[in-house]
Amino acid sequence: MEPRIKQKSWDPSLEAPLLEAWARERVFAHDAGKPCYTIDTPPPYPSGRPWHVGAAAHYAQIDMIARCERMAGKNVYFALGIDRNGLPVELYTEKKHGIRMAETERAEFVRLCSESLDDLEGEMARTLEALGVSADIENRYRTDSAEYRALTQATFIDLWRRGLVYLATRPTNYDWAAGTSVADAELAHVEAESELVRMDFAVEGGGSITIASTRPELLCACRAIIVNPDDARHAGSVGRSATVPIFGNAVPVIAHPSASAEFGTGAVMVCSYGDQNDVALFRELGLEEVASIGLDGRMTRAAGAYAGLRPRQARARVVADLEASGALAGRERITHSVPVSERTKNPIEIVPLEEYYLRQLDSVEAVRAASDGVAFRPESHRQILHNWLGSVSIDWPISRRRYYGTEIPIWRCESCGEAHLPEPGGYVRPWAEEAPWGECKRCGGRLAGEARTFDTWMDSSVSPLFIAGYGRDEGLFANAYPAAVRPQGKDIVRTWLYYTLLRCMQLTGRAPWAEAWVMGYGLDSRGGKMSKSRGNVIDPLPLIGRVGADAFRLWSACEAGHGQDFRCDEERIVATKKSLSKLWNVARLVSSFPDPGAAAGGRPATDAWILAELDALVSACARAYAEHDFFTPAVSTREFVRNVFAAHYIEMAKGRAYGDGFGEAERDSARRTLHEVLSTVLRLMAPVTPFITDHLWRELYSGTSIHLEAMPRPRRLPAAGGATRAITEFNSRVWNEKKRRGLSLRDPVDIGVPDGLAEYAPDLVPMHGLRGP
RNA sequence: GGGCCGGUGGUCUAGUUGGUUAGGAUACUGCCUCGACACGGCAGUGGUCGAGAGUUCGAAUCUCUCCCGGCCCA
Repeated sequence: MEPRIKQKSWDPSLEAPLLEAWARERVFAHDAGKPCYTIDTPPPYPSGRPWHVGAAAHYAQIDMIARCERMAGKNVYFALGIDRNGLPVELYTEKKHGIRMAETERAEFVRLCSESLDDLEGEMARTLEALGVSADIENRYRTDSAEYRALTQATFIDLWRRGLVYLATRPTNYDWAAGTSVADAELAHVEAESELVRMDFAVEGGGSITIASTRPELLCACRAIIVNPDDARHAGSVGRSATVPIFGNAVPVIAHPSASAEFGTGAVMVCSYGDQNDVALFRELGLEEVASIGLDGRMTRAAGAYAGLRPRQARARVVADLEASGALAGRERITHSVPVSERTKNPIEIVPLEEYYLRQLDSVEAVRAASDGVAFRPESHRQILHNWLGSVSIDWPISRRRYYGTEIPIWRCESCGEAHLPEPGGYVRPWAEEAPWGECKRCGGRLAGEARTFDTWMDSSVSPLFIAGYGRDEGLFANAYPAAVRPQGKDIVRTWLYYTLLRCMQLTGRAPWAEAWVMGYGLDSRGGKMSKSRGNVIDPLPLIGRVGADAFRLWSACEAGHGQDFRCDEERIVATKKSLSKLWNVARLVSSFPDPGAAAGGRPATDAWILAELDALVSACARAYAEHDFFTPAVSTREFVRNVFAAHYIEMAKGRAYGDGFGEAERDSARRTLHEVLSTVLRLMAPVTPFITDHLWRELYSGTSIHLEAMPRPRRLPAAGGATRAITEFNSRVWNEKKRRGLSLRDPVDIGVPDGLAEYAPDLVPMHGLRGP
């Protein structure tokens, strides 16, 4: 009996021919003319190499969704795009060419960014291909294409006409190093060391009040002092005015609950703008705003003698001057949390700035209601969205003073300020193009193109609309929207998930998907965050080359439950190859027996037992796949194959499959059962390990791909009950006994079959050489 | 300060409508060609299930308090 499979182990180099076969046979094609199971795949951002292993794992699992839904009979539309707008590539390009965006001609800068993206995107596409991601990678969309940007602009024009967009000057989070405003959703907080400075303000009618602040350079913008109403220390000063040191102007001392009696001296100076609380207080108390820091990141004329200095330099000078004037009351080092831009890590200043805003406050309840109709997997991650919805406090500033993004499609009259927007449908670049109307429709003045671009979330938040042909193809839209599932990482729930819900609700009145599938973070082997700056990033492409995509995918599925953060440990990824070898060699053994098809006559107890166990496995996998949980099928199938099927069933049934001392019917039942179990296991694992399963499937069972098969359905056989435990324990007992007596496993032994296992005796006796006690 | 998630043998992880010796992977140790597999087989070392208290005949599982880690919000 020669196995049909010759090689002794799974060889990852067998993956490449399968990729070609899948493409040649169009195994993953879908019919856009029928209702689709649409996957709103996150468009990865090519921000620099190497790409993140966690991200590779993420896409591997998204592919499992696509594959298991195809096996469930769905017409899977697995879209894939590349996110190419925004700050990261601009920063990458500046560094790569040693240039500054602001000092480079815009068209040239845009060209260099586009070029960088092409290089980075190519590598990312190769990684996705190597992973076996069954999306149409070849025809991927790009968010910086004319077609995509035309959609972003068209949706903006629509919202503008409906009055959902407005221009306003407001205190705005400003990243002066990158030269752009930043939405609250993109703020991060870091612990930083700073100096808490105590300053004496002379109080009207005598005495003084001491203020503690980490931002003494904002003294020039101080318009009030607040103290806690219950703070007895300062009660006498409330209602009087105090004199700002150095600048000499008088400001009121006001009782306000937002002043904490515990922090510093209990008295806080209110300046435009030290933090969000200052913003709220200026509004609440009706204070007159002073722009103390300019867009160039330097102190403005309002800072008097300190004008032109960086805030940090001004701070040192102010402290020195306070000391000279005797107003300095103390200094101490403290650690506190400061806001930074999540993308650039630059510190954020709050400055008054005119920006375009998209109304979101009015939509929060609609978004919340819509999200109730979306299934979250895992359900617990719904909370991340709810927390965010509860803290949305201002409208969304959507304009950015950067170059590489979708242009805001507006021309403004230089005389009267009237905004002119084109008809939706085309892609316009107002900074480079003349206005289509020549002159202002209202006053005949000259029109100037808007130079700003959109926040990139304005682009990515319409991905479910773009892939469904919104505004371009009504037939496709009817079949592909809303999408079935939005897979994404939990780190971008407050941005991508939230903004997509918001935009799609505003534009279509419907939630964009039925399910939000939220995955955890990929961390390093010790549970820390993986980042280039920490030097703990694992490059997925060479790793996949070494261990193969299937080992990588199986590792990803087995490493952690869905939604949990997972650790990326190279040693553990490599070790997963063993499980593939096991499956390979089981298949190799099974391949040495012909499949007799339906077996005649009764079925020996051993075969009935393993088929009952198999059916339980099929049920467990079916339940898990229905929820897009890959952990359960991967782990339980691996466990079944190795510790039940190979270790016990195969050992028990092997002799019978060879026909030694058994009749033909019994022999064929063993052979049939071996093939039944193997072919079922292959299909169960096909979404997780698509390469090895398809290779074996084609080798043993079919001329066509396993990925065209249906997932096995439970047959609802009676459960095996305690049989598995009794069988495995008895086998272990015999093996132990032989070892204790120094016998070979082939030697006969004087042990009898226990009463409870009598029905398995025909297999157990020859297997162990049992002779009875 | 508030919220969410997690804390199970060296490492990773399963297990919560409370109930027989806490399952598996990996690592480690010993032995072993048993008609597929040394990327193997068998056996084994290793766990106060974060801490404490409570409910209960019985708690990894429920309650409370606290500690630690990660993330988010203020």
